[in-house]
Amino acid sequence: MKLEEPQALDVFSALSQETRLRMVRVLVQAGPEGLSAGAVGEAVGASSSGASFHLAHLERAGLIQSRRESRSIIYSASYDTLTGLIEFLMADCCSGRPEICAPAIAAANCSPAAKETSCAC
Amino acid sequence: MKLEEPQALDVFSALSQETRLRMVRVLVQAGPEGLSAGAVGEAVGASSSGASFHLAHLERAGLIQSRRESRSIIYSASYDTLTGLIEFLMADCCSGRPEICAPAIAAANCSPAAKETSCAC
DNA sequence: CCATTATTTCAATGATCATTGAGATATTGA
DNA sequence: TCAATATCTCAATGATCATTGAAATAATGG
Repeated sequence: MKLEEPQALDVFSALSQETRLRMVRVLVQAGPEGLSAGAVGEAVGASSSGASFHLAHLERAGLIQSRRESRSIIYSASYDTLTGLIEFLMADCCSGRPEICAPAIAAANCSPAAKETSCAC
Repeated sequence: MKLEEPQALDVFSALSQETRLRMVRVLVQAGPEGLSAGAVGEAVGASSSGASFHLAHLERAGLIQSRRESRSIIYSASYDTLTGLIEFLMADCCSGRPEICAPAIAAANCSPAAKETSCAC
């Protein structure tokens, strides 16, 4: 997904708060199945109203999405937005000097386990 | 460079401000040679005191570095920190599900020009 | 339908941060 | 050294934001 400056600012702003940054990382690691609001709140040490406030903030910024499942609301990371954010920040970094940005690409994730699979590491 | 949560928060906070986000992107694109404080300020439309304030903020966060060259102070992007930030945010994203994070890696930059060179796109 | 679980909304409070303009500091060429 | 250029410092102002706890809403199982 292509981000413009205003949305990129919203996303960085959303990520610049301890509770929200933890939430995003927990959801990135949880994968597409996601976690309930309560589970996310507990994982990051937030009150229920605090968790709700920050999850709503992250969803407004486009970093996560929600779906209802019975009594729970399940949140999951929006990988598209994360991808778009990295693209926005590193735009034209390579141009002319690939040796500079190459480490950034390699670092973009890639756990040891992932390197052994189809991950483009 | 490996980032811990407190520094990652500082970095995201620094990037969540219009003038500073523009400054970082200008410096990412400028490459290691960097730009003078005045040139950066002009590129992003900031006053001289405003440019100084925001550049100092970015340097404190570890996103840029400075060196004096005659009358000017030259700022350049700290690619290490940018790499570390992406690593921190996407940590363990791949684990078990490389197909999810692969797009994020591919997106991590890679201009059309870069794809034709040694860039690991 | 009722009690329970899960989550959200709301308003008040305190804390943090960008902006502005004037002045201070640093460096150089003449 | 003097004048000009480049950048930084500082304090005051206004705006934005997280936190808190109580109450409201939603959905389910019995």
